[in-house]
Amino acid sequence: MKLSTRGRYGLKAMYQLAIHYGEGPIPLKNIADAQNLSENYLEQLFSSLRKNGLLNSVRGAQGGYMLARSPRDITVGSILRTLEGNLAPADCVIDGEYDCENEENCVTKLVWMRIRDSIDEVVDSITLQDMLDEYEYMKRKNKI
Amino acid sequence: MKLSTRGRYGLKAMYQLAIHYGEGPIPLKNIADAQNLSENYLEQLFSSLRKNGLLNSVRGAQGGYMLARSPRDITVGSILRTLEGNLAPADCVIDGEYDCENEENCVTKLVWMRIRDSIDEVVDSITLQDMLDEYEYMKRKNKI
DNA sequence: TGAATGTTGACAAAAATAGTAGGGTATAAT
DNA sequence: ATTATACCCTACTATTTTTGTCAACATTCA
Repeated sequence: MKLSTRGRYGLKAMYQLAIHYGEGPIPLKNIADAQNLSENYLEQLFSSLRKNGLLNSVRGAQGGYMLARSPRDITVGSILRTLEGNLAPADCVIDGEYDCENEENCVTKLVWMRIRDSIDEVVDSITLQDMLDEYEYMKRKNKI
Repeated sequence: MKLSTRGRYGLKAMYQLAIHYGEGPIPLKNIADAQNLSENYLEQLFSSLRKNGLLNSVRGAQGGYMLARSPRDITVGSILRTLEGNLAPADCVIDGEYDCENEENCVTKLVWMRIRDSIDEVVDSITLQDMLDEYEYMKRKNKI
């Protein structure tokens, strides 16, 4: 039930981009260095995020990546699903993914559905802006 | 974020035992056959569950496994954690498991904590008895 | 032009998962 | 006592997933 590094690195990277939202394109290298990640690996993650419409890219010198829209309009759920696939704990509760015979009478399926729904509710309710706000709040609390 | 077969098979098997709770020991073979699983593999899962106090076993002819206590007192969470380990989405939110520097200022950690808590709340609130009840409910609903 | 950057697809090492295999031990029925 | 039944334990292995690496290419800016 762990997230893979794709989701974990990816969310951190997107958060970094949120910090610099509005400052124009940020080179991949900056993000990779800040988090001590392989540039090549992060590139794969960003490629997925771009294809899913969460990032924009600018090629060439002074190019880089930036959020495709406001941090307020990007949820943690959209990021994690892009990188990890559906967050359901079992394939049988992903719509159209898989059909088990005996579906009618499967009680464990109800359990997986409830887990799935609770995860979805959490991740879809948190935006990058919320994370920025939480950081400000933590900073103030720790300083005092 | 998928559960492995350990958790999925294991919960189904425990549910089977819950159905037959009070009928004395049920042979592993019965459960394995009913779910079309390898006897040897299921044995590994049952071994973990027994060591964690969720199952009792009776050796010898007419022996088998049975729930260590009432279905009402066995949660889905205790089963899944036994078989899958902690259900947290990242190691940094498992108590005493892992320390990242920068913990103070890590905002993504807050996200992982909220996911963890919501999963825990769901799985710890469902017992095997709840599953039995849900099945009865489904059966009535589908028949009418 | 040349240096900085993103784009793409193929490849590969490492780790985790999902079992298999088989011998050993305890118990109960006969 | 013997035998069948069934749990117990350890080691092994094939497969899949994860976690990257690498190389060649395209685009832009100075």
